[in-house]
Amino acid sequence: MSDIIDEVLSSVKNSAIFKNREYLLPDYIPEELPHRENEIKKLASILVQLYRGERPSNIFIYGLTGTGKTAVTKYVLSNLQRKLNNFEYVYINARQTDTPYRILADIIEILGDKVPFTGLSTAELYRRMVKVLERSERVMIIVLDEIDALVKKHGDDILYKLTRVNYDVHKSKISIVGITNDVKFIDGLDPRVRSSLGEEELVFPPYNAEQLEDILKKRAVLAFREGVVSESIIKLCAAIAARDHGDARRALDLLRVAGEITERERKNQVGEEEVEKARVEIERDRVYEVIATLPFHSKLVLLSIIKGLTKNTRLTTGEIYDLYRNIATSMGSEFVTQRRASDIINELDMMGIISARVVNRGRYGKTKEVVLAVDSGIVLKALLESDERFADFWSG
Amino acid sequence: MPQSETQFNYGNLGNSVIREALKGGKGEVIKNPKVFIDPLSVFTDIPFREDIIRETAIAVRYFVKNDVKFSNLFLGLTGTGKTFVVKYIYNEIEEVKKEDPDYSGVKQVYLNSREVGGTPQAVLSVIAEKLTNSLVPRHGVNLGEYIDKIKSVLRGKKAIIYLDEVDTLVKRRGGDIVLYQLLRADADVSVIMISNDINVRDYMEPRVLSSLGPSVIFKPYDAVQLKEILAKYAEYGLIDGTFNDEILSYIAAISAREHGDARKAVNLLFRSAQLASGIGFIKKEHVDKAIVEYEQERLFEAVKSLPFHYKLALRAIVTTEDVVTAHKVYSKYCDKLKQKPLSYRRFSDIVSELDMFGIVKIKIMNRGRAGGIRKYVEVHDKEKIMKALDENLAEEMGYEYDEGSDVETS
DNA sequence: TTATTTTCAGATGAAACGTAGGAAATTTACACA
DNA sequence: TGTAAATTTCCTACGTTTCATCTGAAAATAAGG
Repeated sequence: MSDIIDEVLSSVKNSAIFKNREYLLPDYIPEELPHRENEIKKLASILVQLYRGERPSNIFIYGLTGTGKTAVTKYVLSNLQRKLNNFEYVYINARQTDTPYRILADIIEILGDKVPFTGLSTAELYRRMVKVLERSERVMIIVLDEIDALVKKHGDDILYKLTRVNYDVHKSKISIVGITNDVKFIDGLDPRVRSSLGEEELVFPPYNAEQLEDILKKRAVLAFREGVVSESIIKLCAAIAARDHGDARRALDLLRVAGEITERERKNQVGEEEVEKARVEIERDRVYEVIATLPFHSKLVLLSIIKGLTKNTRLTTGEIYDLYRNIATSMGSEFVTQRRASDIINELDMMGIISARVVNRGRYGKTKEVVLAVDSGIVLKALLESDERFADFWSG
Repeated sequence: MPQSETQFNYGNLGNSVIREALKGGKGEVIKNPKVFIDPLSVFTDIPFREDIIRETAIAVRYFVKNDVKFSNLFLGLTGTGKTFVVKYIYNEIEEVKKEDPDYSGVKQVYLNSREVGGTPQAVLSVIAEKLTNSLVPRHGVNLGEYIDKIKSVLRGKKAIIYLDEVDTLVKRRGGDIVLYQLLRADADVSVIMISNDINVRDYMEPRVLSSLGPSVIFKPYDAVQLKEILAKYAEYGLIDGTFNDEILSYIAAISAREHGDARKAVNLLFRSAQLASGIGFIKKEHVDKAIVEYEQERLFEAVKSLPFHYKLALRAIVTTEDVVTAHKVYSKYCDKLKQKPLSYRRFSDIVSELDMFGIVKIKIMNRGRAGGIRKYVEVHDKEKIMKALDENLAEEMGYEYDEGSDVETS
């Protein structure tokens, strides 16, 4: 019965393609981090203050996705801790642990104290943290990954408080390592926080094609059975990913999915077509996911665009809005103003689903020209499957 | 397990038919109602779920005989057989206890998180209580003490815990941590969790996730599978010749359209059979009527099981459009009944809950500069809800709240 | 022809909106010593 | 004294709508040769 989908088991079950698929999954941290030697060295040289039991500077790490920020940070810290063993550190991913309360709770827990998850306020939790910290008499490194997500959701006053901890605590010190892939993040910060957080800055450059190739090669040996992936295939994946901001995660994804496709097709060697299929599949998944989680009216606007594009090659804001209104009304739904619809179009453009260009057509006014940026098939599929209301509308 | 109330409804059949029904004479359709009321006592296998049962059985064996702890998460919409499978396994293990001494010391605990309240406190205390067979305080103690208690009871013993509807627990503050502690507890305890929400894992912290065993997705049954299931129930529970293929297909098709809910399908068959009682065979009309009845009773039951203030709130909502005025009306009811009204904040949450229950539908609209955001409530079956409400609100206290009392609308 | 003025259609900005919903504080309902 | 959960109190930021101001080159018009 194929209705048993067991993700974990699938890696155990013997496969003609994979030896161990896990080595290609994004949360696997390898023993070695090739081509990040410089970054490791830099980070370590800042943190080496710990050796003397002193507080290292706060560090701000910036780098695009898949440049090894997280892996390097974890790597350096865990190695350092093994060797020095005179400090503590917490790794907190602010996208998953996304409230000030839980961040503080995590910190306290690492320091070896239990916290109730109800009843207390963040202020109270902060007080407790200070107390525990005072007692521990150690240096504490707090790693805040995807720190931009936290600030976007809750503002920067938690960061402010954290940077201020050292004034409240005397027997212990803390340092903060902030990680982000958002360039603009630092500008939107309170100047006090900015200067404090950015005592040291570290920029992770993207990998180039050769580096990616090397990384892939190392992983492929672990993950695939012998003879399944050729050198040229790895080169291809690396090249594709290198074009795409040098994102190592993407490269690994590509390789993994290509392998999965090969397995599905019951072939025994990954070929170029599988890689191509993988690229398409990954892109499709991304688009599908983005669309499926869109708010209702954004979906409606998108649907209008699809509908409009069956007749014209490009659409203007006005045309889209008219269609949108018609569809909304015929579905018995309210509709937003053109002002808002215009913003929605911009949002869709930013997400890369459509491409909207502002044009002046002189006598014929100023408008946006909109075309689809991805295959309309997936868009429609995502729309119809994510909301029953559309299915009824489209068929009826 | 369809523990449906046996509510025989004979429609407008004549007296003689009823007599015959009582005597079980001719025209009878149901051979063995137990099949529908307590199917586990009758069936020895579960169609389309054999694989997972076998795999779980193997995991249990390793657990009992080789000390390999395991945990599973069963995911699937309602009526996909998750609870059924779990209860089946539970029963089987109880049986095996009689034959295999290795199993005799294995304790089993089944509990439904939602039914006990869904809070970490409630879940842990009930587990502890069932494990120790003694009274355990429900309030006031540190949650860690429950874990400790569970651990100490299990010293030298093994236990399998079945947690139904864990999603209600996980979505609460600290719910996932409780699971984590349970899974990681230094005790021989294996856990099988069931969730109706396929995305529960998104509510869990990564460390909880990593200590969680494999997940199994129970796909909704398709029409063909449903039909086979129905055929089985019919074979065991109904008298030969009282049903035909067409009827089963009909029910299967309807249920398949609605998320492949087997529980509903079986219930529809049972209802139809009851309706056909005395007639001698099930007709399409019976099924159609059963559907209406089913929906109605579901709504009725839902309303009936609501806490008092929820009912009052619902009563207020039915007469209004938006939540703000609904709360005014509600407060007025409370005054008349000399009850302390709940705050608007809480009221608003109650409305949201009623929406989750599927009793009402909320719509949040933004009138922007001309009126900000506003929460509206739509009620589909006003009359039916009103009826259900009035019946059992009246029971709960001599009520008199008048209609259309002066509530300012400006 | 060239210089100008319209004129279209929507872009882009900014204010006003009023409660939905988040977070802190308080209350409830117990337990334990 | 303690704890977890339920409810109340407090408050603002949210996703819009409304109102108002810009934009910028085509086309229409006027002026100049």
